[in-house]
Amino acid sequence: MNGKATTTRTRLDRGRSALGPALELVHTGRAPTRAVLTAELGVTRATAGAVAAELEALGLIRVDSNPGAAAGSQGRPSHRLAVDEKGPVALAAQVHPDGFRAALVGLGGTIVATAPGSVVVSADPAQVLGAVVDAGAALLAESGRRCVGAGLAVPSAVAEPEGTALNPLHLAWPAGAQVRQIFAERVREAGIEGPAFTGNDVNLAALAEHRHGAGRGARDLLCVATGHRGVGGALVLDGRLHTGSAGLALEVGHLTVNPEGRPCHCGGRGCLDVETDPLAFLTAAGRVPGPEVSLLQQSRDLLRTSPDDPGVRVAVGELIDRLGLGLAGLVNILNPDRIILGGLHRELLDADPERLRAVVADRSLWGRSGGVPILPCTLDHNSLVGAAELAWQPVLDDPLTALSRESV
Amino acid sequence: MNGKATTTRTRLDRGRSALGPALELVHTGRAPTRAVLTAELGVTRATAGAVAAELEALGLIRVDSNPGAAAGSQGRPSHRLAVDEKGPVALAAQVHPDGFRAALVGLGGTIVATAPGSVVVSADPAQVLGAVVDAGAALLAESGRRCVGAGLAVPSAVAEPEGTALNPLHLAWPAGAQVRQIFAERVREAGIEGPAFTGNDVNLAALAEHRHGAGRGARDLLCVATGHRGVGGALVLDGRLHTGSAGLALEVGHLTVNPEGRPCHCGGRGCLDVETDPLAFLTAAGRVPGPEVSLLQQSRDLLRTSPDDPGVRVAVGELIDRLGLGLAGLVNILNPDRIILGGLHRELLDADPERLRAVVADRSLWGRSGGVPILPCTLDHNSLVGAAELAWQPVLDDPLTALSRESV
DNA sequence: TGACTTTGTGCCGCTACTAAACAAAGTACG
DNA sequence: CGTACTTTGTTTAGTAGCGGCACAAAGTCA
Repeated sequence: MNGKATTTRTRLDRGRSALGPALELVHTGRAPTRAVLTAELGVTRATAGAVAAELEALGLIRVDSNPGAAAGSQGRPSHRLAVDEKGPVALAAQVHPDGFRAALVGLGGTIVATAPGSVVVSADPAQVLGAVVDAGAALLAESGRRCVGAGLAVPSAVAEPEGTALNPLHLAWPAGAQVRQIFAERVREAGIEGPAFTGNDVNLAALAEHRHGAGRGARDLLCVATGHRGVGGALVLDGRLHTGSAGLALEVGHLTVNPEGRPCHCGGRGCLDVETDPLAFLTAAGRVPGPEVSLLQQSRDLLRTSPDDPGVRVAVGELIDRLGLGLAGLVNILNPDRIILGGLHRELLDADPERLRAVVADRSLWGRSGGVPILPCTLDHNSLVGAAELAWQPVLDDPLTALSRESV
Repeated sequence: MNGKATTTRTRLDRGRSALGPALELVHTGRAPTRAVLTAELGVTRATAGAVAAELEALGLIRVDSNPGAAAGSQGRPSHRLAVDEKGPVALAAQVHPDGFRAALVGLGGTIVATAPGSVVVSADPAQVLGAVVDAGAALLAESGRRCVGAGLAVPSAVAEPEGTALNPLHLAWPAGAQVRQIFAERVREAGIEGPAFTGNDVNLAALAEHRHGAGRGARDLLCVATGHRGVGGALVLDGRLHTGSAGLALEVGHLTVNPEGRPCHCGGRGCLDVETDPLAFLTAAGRVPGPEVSLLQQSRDLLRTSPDDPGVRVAVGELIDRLGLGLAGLVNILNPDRIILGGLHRELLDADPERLRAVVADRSLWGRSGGVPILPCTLDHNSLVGAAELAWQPVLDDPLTALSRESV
């Protein structure tokens, strides 16, 4: 029943057009059974069955004829759809100031294997990415699974279409490094099949949260996060990352949130960047940051150990007000239907969710915008999973050609 | 060859799927001949021919077998594709503080007939919209052409999905008026066929400019304009208006552009709204606005009559700097590949384009963003044409069902 | 145990396309 | 002036995807 994909096939003939959407439904967990797959795709049962069979033949999903527990509903129990645990994986990688991490991520966004990287301090991206890719290649060899491609998350804006890292924060890399090209070269040299992609870590975190985390079901998802220094933003529209025309959208760090604030290198003063990042928090709390662990970790520790310290409380309130002002500005411009916070911003939200929501509601127009849900990130290693999403995307778009192109 | 559209047709069977894209290509002027239609659609000549024939049978376009001037190229001259001048039209309407305007807009965004409205001062939207629709109905009757639907542009944010006007600027309407519903009722009562739509005027202007004006070909188009009071923004992504989850996106008026600026009703100070609108311009130029004509007209007159007046020059420079700061903020967030300015902002751009571009380049990150083209609006009555686009949209999406549904 | 409900599957036909061969309508050039 | 060439339109045949339908399968409910 399979093996008929060798017929004449031309540019616009994308084969079975429902194949991609169907795989995406399974991938995002929205099609647990063939019955709901039928409903979600809006096709007949016959078509849905054929599509599922084809995806199974491709080794991507499994159709479980044994329903197990029938959930108590009437009628014939539906066959369950699940990701094939022996199916292909994507190689995901992430570099950050404390080191790197490589992982294999299967369909559905599950991390299959991971290799926490030791610190590689080098001003040469090629060297660092070489180590990252080697770790990933080792994981791949160990698992013996097929690879659909590789994705890399970097803590820097990535300019399109060149794929250069414009501000590799605290990586000691030169600004403008050709990370995408370097990563792709290393991937190819390591003999890893499939295309290689590179993206900003906050962007990729947002993508991952949208598909597998707190952002599921949102149409316009705004994600704001601060890691060690600076603030990053991301926007997912209709399930696709909005990176703007040059990949530089959602550079939200320089919204003015405090007219009397400290000066910023951008030329303004009181920018979100310098007013709500971990350094701002520590100084507002009257602490002198030490050099041993990351500023984010120090902030977290401080919040956890002495949440009732007067200085900490003041700092939390101050940063929440500033962050709220920034989020309100973004709400006025983007009008998202959900906001997700990561890093220190997530901690601030946890510390006093009511206050943050109140500020956003107060300063965004049309009171009803105050109803925007603001949620914390829920996924572990969301940037990593998001990097894998990049690699999976071609398969999700068109499983047939993506998988057949690779075997060539 | 026609009349076969009465066969069984179900939810997902959208008939000839290339029909909509083909019509859109003709509509936006990107398919002057059948040959380029073939290329743009990425189909065979046979298919393109059939699609064109079907659109002609629907009375939407004309296939000109007489090529006229063959443009000097080699090979057989291609048949020209043109909008059918006897084809259906959309009823477009616009209300503004100085009155209203109704028009018939054909495919391609050409205004076929127009009725400049006398001033209707009324706090009752139903009364005003009744007069607008009546004027439109008269135009329709006079033209004798079929109507695909109606669109209305209002100078107010329109909340989705209810379609209420949240801040009907200077219309004396109550905030929260159900404009969409009221307009739809009046349209139905007037016996006008087709669905009725309502949108914000700046949003619709952006849509029109994107399809027929200065925004043609842009993928991420940002439009900023100020009419009489306040500033409006709009974003067109991939050819579709981005209105956000509640229709309130691009409320750009409250970006901070002057930390020491005048207070704004939003709670902040130095907002784009109060710093770059006509009132701000007139006061910065040391003029006392009179009540006779609109503030925008007074500003234009002042710019035209005494551009070298010292006060005017200072005011122009000041407002350009403020506007540039606001645009830079938007560039950092949205990263558009083109910016279009309307109303007074357009006049400011014309007055000193270099200065505005320099400010935007200086204050948006990654110098290359300074390369964002900033252009003036080019379309007359772009909000009106945009309103018509709303009405045309169902036809562009699926000509077959949209036109057949109407005749029922 | 039988009626009912829901899900999966085989078969038929429709339709929107591609492919390929041919026809048409012009230019380029001897 | 006529022939070769180039590009465009048209006809015909063939194919793939999917809807519609009838039937089978697998459970629940009385």
